[in-house]
Amino acid sequence: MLFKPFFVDILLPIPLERQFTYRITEEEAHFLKIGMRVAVPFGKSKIYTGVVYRIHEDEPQAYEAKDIYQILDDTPVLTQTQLKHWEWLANYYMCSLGEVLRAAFPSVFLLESETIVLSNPNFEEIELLSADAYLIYEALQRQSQITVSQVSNILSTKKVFPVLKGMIDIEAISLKEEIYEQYQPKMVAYVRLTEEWEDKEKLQELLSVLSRSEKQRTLVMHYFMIKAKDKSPIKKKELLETSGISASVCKGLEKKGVFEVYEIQTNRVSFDDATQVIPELSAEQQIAYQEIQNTFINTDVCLFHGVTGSGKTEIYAHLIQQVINKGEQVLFLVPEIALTTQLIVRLQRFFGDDLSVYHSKYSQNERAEVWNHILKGSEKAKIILGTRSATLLPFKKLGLIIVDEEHESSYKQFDPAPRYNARDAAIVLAKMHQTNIILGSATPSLESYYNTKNGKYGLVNLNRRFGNVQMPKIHLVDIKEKHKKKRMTGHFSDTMLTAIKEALELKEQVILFQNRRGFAPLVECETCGVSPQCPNCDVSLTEHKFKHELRCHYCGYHRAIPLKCDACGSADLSSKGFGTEQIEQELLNLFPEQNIGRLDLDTTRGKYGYAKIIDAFQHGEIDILVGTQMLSKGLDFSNVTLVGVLNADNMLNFPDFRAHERSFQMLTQVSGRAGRSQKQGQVLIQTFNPYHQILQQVTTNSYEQMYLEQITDRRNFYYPPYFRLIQITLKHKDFNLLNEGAEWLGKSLKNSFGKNLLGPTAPSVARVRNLYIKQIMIKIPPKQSVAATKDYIKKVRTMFESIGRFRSIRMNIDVDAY
DNA sequence: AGCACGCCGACT
DNA sequence: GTCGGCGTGCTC
Repeated sequence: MLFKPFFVDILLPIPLERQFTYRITEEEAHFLKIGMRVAVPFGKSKIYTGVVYRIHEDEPQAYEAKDIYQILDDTPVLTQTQLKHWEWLANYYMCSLGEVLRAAFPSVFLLESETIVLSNPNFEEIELLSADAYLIYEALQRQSQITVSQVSNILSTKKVFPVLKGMIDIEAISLKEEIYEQYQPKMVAYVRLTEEWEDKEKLQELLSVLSRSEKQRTLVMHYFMIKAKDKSPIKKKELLETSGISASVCKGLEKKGVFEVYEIQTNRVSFDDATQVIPELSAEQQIAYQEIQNTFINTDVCLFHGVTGSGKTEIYAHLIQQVINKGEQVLFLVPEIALTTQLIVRLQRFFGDDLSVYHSKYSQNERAEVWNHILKGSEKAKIILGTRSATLLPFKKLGLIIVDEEHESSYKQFDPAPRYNARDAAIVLAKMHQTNIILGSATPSLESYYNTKNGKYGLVNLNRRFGNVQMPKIHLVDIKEKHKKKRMTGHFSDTMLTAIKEALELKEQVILFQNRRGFAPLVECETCGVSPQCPNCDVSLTEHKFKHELRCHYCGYHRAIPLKCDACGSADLSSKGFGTEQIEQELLNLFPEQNIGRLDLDTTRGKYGYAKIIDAFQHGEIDILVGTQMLSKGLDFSNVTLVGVLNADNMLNFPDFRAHERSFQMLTQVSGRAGRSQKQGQVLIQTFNPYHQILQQVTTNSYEQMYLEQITDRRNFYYPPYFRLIQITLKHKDFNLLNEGAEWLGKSLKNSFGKNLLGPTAPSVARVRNLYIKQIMIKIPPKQSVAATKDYIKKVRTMFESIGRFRSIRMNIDVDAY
């Protein structure tokens, strides 16, 4: 009888388009299901973790399939819908499924293999060994096996393979691949009395048994004390800590058969129960709540345009409650977790343990735990609050998706692939789960608002702040005028200073916004005009005065501030422009009595840096907080009555087709931080150009007008949402080769796209980390097939990659680039 | 992506 | 003369 061969296609977490086929037995074929993890040998010696993608009987013709190494799961760790969603993602964003897998999987799901060197005990021909080989041989006499990395330590070189190969040839050693399951459930040790002594009646007898050891007696007494107060199991750690008795005493009691220690798997991530009921909705909120539900009758997507402070969160909470009551899951997407701590705390109070948080700052084990809870549809995973990668989780039955601050550009992944927009991926995910999705924002993206105009999405407006708090009054301060009239103190106009003083006198807090970190973006020699450049990137170095250094914001390079010009030796160096650090410095001089805080990338390094500053501000330990755009997001401070923007112009003049939209969003969001309580807040925006239409629209809170103007520009200049954009970026350290490659690629694509192809051009920062950059932009007109366009680009990419000398040029394709 | 093989410069 | 640089080709 002939064996019928079975095969399995394995999806590996590598950026290759195709799957790899392995041979399996018939039993394995019956056992395996799509979505289970399998360890497979791949390449010369490594073992990789992959996912079962297809089980079949088609024997590959061109090669001999290898056997799989090991099955790692009893049940799939992925759902079918999830896999379908990943396929859409890979296809739409032009990357491989393996790259999606790598982005989605907590890395502990991916086993690692390590090559182990074993000694051959029968080997005796020591004289055959070279000096290096002898060192290894000797090490193996002491321990029976060592890892390859240990070998490289012993030999203090990375090139160990030739030596090992020689030793294998003379049979001195053998090699073995060892794999590790990285995910370890967290176990907690508990203590209880053994059955023998469980009975309370026996306590006296027990104490007499222990009469010889006072410590043991104390510990047992302590055990009973805790037990009397609280019936729940007693943690070993807790017992020892509260009694102050050492672990060896507990060990002794274990040996005597009095105590027994047992372990329970616990959750690393755990919140307490809900502590607060969701507040009743105000009349306005109630209307919005009802309207959202009504839009879902006709469309799955609802854009919820609610001004800052309108109480969107409570409305979300009511909607969430409804869905989890039905036993369905909720996905709540937020742009960046660090900036959303206040939101998490609020939702936690409403939902307690029903809420799980998922984001990149969580440890890998924590992420794996959340993953498994969602997969099992367990109690702990009713509501998932997370950043963009949460879109890729194994949801069982989604009942609602909420995308908060949907306009945020951080929903778009930049690097590495998959370069997806989580907002858009979530819309597709909602469709696949046949469920509803809410896009919430005080300043919706033009794309989303456009979709409400053409009927694709529903729209719900909420124009009033909660509790009738008024919208802040926004004033523009013409600093060109102020400069002329000599009314400026440093970067502060007299209007701004007066307002700050008034707020401080009333014991109110002030937020100052400057969208640039550091002290000064440029240091220039007054004699020859030369300014210090980054050696690795084509940018000037930013001055950071506190650290007394010049720093590159692209690659992190830094050096001491020079005393004289590198080029001409003149000591006449001056700082041009200003950043948050300089504002902070000026404030310290202007308000020596006040506490000044600074919130930007430099002060929030580390896991809790951000929370520390926010907490201090909230508790009134900081009077004036200076910061970058980090300030604009989701923060709610009731005592802030003044928000100042030091310079609105550099944002507006940014060379990007979204610059105006972004400026409007940022200024509106920052303004929203003012006056969250009964007193009306005030916003001052300093600018050289107070007649700029965007600034006018910000002051009058005219989103609609801004939209109409901007959308006209987009139509006239062929930008999204009318045209789609695909950006191709090429990078290489050799400028000439890069140019040649970019020209070749440009020409090949131009044949098909003509005037809809822009470039190749060098971006404003043309070199980063010693790599030169060239970009090509492809615009896709509304009537042109997106799929066909992508196919064509893929074809050209394949041709490009087949040209030998271009192969070292890195190519990124960014669909719907931001 | 890794990883190994293979061909050219700065060192014992 | 070697060590080690990274170009190039492959992975079921």
